[in-house]
Amino acid sequence: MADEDFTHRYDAALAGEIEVRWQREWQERGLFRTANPGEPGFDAAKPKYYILDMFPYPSGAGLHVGHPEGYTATDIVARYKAANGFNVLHPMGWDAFGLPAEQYAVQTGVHPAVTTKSAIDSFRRQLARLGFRYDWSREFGTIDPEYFRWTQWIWLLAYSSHYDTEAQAARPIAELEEQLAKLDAEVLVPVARGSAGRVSLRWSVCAPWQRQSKLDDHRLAYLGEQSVNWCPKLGTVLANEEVIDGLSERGGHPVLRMPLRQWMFRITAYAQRLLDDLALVDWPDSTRTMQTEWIGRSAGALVKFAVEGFGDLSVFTTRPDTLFGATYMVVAPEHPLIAHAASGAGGATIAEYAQRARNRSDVDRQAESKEKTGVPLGLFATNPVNDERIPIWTADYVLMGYGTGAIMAVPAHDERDFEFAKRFGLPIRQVVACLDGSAWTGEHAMSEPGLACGSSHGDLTLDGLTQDAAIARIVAWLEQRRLGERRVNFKLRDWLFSRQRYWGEPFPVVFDKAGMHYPVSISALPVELPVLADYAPVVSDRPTPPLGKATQWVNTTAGAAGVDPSLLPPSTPVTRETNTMPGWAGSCWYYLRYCDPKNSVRFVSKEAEAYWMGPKGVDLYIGGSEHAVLHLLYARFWHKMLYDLGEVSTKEPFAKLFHQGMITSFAYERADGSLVPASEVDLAEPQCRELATGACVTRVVAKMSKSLKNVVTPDEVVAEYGADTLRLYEMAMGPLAESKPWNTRDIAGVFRFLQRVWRLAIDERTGGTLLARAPNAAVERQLSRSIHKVGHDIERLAFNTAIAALIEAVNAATRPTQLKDPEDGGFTRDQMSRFLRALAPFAPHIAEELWSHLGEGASVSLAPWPSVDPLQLVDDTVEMPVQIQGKVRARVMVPAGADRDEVERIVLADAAVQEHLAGRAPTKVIVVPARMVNLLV
RNA sequence: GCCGGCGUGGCGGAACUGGCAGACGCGAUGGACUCAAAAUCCAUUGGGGCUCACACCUCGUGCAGGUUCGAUUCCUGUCGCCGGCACCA
Repeated sequence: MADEDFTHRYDAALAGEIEVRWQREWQERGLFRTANPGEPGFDAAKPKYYILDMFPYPSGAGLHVGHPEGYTATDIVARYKAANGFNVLHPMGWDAFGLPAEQYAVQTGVHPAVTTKSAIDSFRRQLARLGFRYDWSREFGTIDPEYFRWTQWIWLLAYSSHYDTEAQAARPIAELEEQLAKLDAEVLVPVARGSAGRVSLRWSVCAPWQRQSKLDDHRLAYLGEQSVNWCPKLGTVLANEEVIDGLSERGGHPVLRMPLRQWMFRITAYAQRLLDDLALVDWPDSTRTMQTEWIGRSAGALVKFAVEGFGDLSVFTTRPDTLFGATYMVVAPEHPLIAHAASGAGGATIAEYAQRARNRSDVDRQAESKEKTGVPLGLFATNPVNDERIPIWTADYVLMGYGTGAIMAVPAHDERDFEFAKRFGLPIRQVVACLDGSAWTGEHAMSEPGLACGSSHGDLTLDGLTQDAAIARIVAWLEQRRLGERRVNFKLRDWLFSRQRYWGEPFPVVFDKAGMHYPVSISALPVELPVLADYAPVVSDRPTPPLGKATQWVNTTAGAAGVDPSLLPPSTPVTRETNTMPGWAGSCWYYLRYCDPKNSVRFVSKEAEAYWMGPKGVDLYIGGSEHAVLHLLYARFWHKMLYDLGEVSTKEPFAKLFHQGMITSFAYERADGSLVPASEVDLAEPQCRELATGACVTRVVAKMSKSLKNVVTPDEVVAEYGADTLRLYEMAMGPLAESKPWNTRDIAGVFRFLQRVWRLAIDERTGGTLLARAPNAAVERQLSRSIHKVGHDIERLAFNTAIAALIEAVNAATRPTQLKDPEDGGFTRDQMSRFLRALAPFAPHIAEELWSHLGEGASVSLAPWPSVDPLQLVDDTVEMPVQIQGKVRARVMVPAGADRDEVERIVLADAAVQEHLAGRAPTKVIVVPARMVNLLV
């Protein structure tokens, strides 16, 4: 209830009125419109700063308070940088294609185009209400045809490129084709359509489909037959990164593996560069480590073992130095050797085992991982170093997707092989001796580095060599005899880019009757989604894209689809690709489009790209760590392709990355561990009680979720306190990077702070401006120090301590109630002006309102950052604690610039010091200037 | 199991590069104002001891050690929580 005397108090209603008014004003005046080079209003003299939030996916549920945390942080930095004379690019838009929108649409029966649009509208409305200084004129969504036209264009670029391993860069595939034709090169191509068998032919005698097959082996976006992750529940296949522990990342549904022909990205070609260039970026170590581990580089050797009646069986090993210890081999259940073995004696058992292992989902395979399983193939291989005959087994602990899908087993020096050998009674032979000379116990595999032993045959010996030396010698020996070679292997696999879904970007590609694929020409882009009344996933045990239902759209002609007539006569009947791109597609390059969002002739103009992205990419990128691998790896990959092809100027897209922590919430737990909704708990100190029963409940920290009824939305907080308070509270909670619990009770603290700010400038009874006549020295000192600290803290993204500094300034200036003449206290006009400029990045609306009360004109958002008099930051004298034997016993005042001798003299003259010394002379005096003194006796 | 991060008052958190632990806020307690309450303003607020009181003493940054004149900070071990990876040969 507002007190009648205080009609001009800063309360929720007034805050709301001020905020909405200024938001409209900013928008109408186009205050945050950012000019590109060459446009009117562009100031080339200023440095640039590109600050970016991770692309939000607007869900139907709207924002919760976790969303604005990162956005507030970037907004503060953006406002601060603008005040410091930077051209700031700070855009916002929508990642709007993808599975959740489609699932929601299927549930509700409303078309995803409609639900997505309304979700975007509510996100935009909610964000706008928080007063972020986005340049809304640059807004776009991934579903806009003018945007996904260029997503398709980039895909075509990858489709039309190959990776030149010599140049270590992407090049147009036309160059490769030309070269093959010119040299009339021998190429390895399929014997027949769809056949795994290969034949070596000259380019000139290859059939067109054989040529295409050869080129497909090199395209960066290619159609490949792969074992894919098929999720029947989601009705689509998923990328490796989207599968966690054999379950879909989204929804946690079971995933099966099955071979399928799908569009892939040859991201593996970039593995080494994706790894190396992590050194170029300023990213959290944890994220760099995650990417490093995901890429999973390991150096070793490829070794060929001859198999009787089959040919060579290649294995990858990181320990070629243990080759003499190989006592058996194992191939994955999916390995081609299985078919060969299954046709022989005992084939039924083998086929059965392989079939079972293959059909089991990854979850099952892991659940049984404690006990090793496997069957012998009845085949034998020859160890190339000692001609020993060793058995070949199949076991599901060997994965088809890594290396060659086969291993040499060295049970003495590999824990997995050791377990397997123990289980099946296979021989274990030590070929590495412990460095300290102790004997190997034989209880566990000995995988630590040591000296080779028992590794001699003929003229080859590794005995006595260290691991590195032994590896060097054995690899040289193998290479000389063409039995093996040095090899680097990566865990990273090619990126599966097809989804059997409706709500995604269509691929700009068509197929003729024979199954040859043809690109849609660039001039015919975008390929738009057909309007489909029934876009529900097709229930099937095979991946079946819903776009297949749009028969009219699917069955067309080359001319209608926009295929270049030189590739295919326009009347040729063709079918369109019915898979769509995954949700990641649009977020792989959105940061580039923001530089030049309205460009209709290029995806981004060279000039705008060079200006905003130079010299090292986006200057500050803030978003959640859940994207540490997926989005951030994919975007880096696209960026590198574009870089190779001369389309962008930087090697990396994001120079500096920062992850905000999660905002959690309190939940209340009964003694039996069940949870009570927050609304049904009495929060009295010190013991919280359940309202209904009065029983004691314990407060625990949990994620915000509907089931715990502890979700807080920005709308509620804005209604109760205003947007400035919400912004301030989110930043005051703690360090941006940490996860922190939302505590409704604490919000009052920052709200009261804003009320005090308001009271400093405004007479709550009259609404008139109220300022100090003359500056107070102590207030000025505190203000200067606060402003200095705020600037410094914003630079290091320490917003919580910056806010504490602002509060200290206000506390210093606050007028006691007893003060007779209000003009005796508070800030002067000049002090208030400086204070408001420092407050504005955090609480822009109240700052703007008070700014206009001061009659400062224009907008506080256009005002420069306040300067600080360096003299205000230093003291004439400093207090130094004096320790005696490491314990503080006295404090002395010394002149700020005092040298050690002078400090020592002052300290020894101090009465308290003398008393504690009790006549003893210090044996040592440690003086840390302006910090402390320690006397040892 | 492996890798990474974090453990500080009743609560959220602060502490630059090894230099006075607890900034700032919440909560709590007392006071001023008020008929009263709210709001506001002022003061106190880590534990223990001692004192009329100021002062002073002592313990204290998950736990146990170590390095150092001095450790929340560095090192070793250990416990707990969070995140990532998980048969990658």
